Amino acid sequence: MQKIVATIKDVAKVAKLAVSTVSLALNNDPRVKESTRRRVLEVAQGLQYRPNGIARDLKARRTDTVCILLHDLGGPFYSELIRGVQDVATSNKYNTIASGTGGGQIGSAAVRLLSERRVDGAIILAPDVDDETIIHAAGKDLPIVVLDRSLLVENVYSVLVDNERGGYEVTRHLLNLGYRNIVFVSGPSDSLDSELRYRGYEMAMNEFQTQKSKRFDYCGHFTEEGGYSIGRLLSAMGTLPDAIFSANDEMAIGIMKSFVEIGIRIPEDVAIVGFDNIPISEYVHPSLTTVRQPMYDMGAVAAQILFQAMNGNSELQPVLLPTELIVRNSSRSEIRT
Amino acid sequence: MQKIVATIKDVAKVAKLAVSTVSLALNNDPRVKESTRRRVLEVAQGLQYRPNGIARDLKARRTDTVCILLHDLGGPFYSELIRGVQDVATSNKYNTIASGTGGGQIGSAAVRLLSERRVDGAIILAPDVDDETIIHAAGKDLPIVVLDRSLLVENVYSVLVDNERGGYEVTRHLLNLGYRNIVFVSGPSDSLDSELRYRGYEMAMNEFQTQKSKRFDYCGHFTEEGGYSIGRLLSAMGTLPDAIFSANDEMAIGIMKSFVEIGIRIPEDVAIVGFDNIPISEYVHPSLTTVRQPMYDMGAVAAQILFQAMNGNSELQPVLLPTELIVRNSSRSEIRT
DNA sequence: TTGTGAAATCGAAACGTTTCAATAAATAAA
DNA sequence: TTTATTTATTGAAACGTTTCGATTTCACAA
Repeated sequence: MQKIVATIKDVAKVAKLAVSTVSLALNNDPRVKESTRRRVLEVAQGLQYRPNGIARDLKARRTDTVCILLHDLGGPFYSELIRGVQDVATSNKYNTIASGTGGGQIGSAAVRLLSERRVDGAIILAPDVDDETIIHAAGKDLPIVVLDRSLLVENVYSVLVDNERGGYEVTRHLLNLGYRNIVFVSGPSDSLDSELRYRGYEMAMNEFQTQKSKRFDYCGHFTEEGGYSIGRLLSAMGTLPDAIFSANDEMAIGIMKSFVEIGIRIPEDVAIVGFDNIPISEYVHPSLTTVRQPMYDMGAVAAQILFQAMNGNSELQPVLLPTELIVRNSSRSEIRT
Repeated sequence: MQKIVATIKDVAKVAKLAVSTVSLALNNDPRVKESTRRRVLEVAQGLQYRPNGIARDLKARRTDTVCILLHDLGGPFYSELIRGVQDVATSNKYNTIASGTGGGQIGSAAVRLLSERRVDGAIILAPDVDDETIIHAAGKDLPIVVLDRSLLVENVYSVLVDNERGGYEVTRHLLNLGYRNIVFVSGPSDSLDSELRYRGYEMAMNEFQTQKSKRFDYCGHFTEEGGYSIGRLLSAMGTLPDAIFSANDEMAIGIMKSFVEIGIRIPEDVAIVGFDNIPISEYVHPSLTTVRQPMYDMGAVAAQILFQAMNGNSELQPVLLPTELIVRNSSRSEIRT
């Protein structure tokens, strides 16, 4: 009742061998005689011996594990990101564990993984983990790749999506179709993503020398509810714009919902475009024109960089990944002359 | 260059104290003098000391961590499940890490976490992890809760969703609306979920003493593509049923897609209902009548049970959670007389 | 027999903590 | 002052592995 699980010592005792011999045998070291190895294996089996990975990691001073920290595990489009990381990690014989940072008090899980060196490397896409924490945790023995955030510190590397270009292209798309009065709906005011998408929008608007609308200054929190409210507000004001560029899909969908309710037609009365290409965007009615972010690539590239860094290459430039415009039915398909 | 990171020994050396004193000081043990503690803290700060969690875990012989194993992290509706687990774990001062089992060779990540006692408990919803592995890993010091699978072994507990009742209710819903010729579209033939949903369907059909259709015996793999093929097949055969009960939403959506393409109207020509209530189901056109599984509750209950088990309570019965019928527009809203 | 080199096994140290029993220092009581 | 008591600090052991240098065993040639 005392000892719940057999250790290597127990195996050694039963097999009447030294602990070290058992260890060698279990690790298939050619130095142990074949007959001995068989005996060890038998005894281990009989005792239901399982190596203790924690002890192994302590001795080895590494964990062969990387982690990916996300604000909300299982958010709408992290699936591909995780897959990207996992594929690369697996092919490097590393394990991947994921942890959400949003749940409870910040830090708990994240801090344990990062600063208590329970992993050999980390990839972070979680706006709620502050720079401070990341800088603090990063080190030669624990490189960190941050996604969608610029952080120029040693042992921290970044992978970015070209939000500005994405914003530019989708706005340009609207302008090419003949829309002129285009409103931008922003996310939270502290969101860099939202800011960059706005810059792209501004750039395109300036190019067409159309008077750019004043920035719609509502903190939509990037949520569907936020979008819904904005939609109500816009339609209540009486004068609808030609088109709306929402800084993310969720808000765009909220806006669409509010318009549908009061009979405003999309895209006949007003066009709506979003950003992110979340799975639902294909299924809403009408389907949403939006900008795809290469989530899988982002994960894969981040992991690649991480492994290069773990192998001592510290001369790594930030990577900027391209976006892709996805044209669907919430913007009209012909040019209005 | 040799030592990359400061250990407690380094702190002790610099502070001219014994290692044990430093340890006590860092853990706020009241036995150390306040002034000493302050000095230790200062030195630790200066040396950028971070405790090594692995060493701590080894000594403590527990990790204060539970894991949740999913086939596909970030699948469409695991978000809530993870949240449920995480909330309960956090309130028990435990950390949660998640790992996908689908990625590469089975075992790698999962085996490391489970059998190398890197976690104190586990929750598993991953059909690709076989019973063998789970039985092997479970133990007094590592209870496991399995979701959506029955496994009557010591130290393994199960939480199930009442798939049969869900299947019964949705079929009953169709029957009440006047549909009689109802086809069931199944998932993979080895899926227990699919089987149970079928049983519910059968039960309702028998109750109405209508001749039940022969089971549609296509392995839809629970995928949208599978559903699409089945839809093509059904319409090609010329004689459409009144209604289709698809064992999951993804297949239902695939079927809908194929029908829309050739002008079959839903629900006028044929009704379609699904199962799972994935986020998209609300947004497809028409919106999909389906059965909600209480994912958050499932996660929370599983975690509750896990913690009870970790605290020595081993008399835990399997839990069966109720489903909820969600009526939308893919089935008609009035009774046909 | 003895010696030799290779093959097999072993003991001890190390990884970085925590913890317990023991000692040392400081304070109170005699 | 001396003794008893409390308060602070310490050294060593332990957690379960791996690894390295040392030692033993063995087969075979001299």
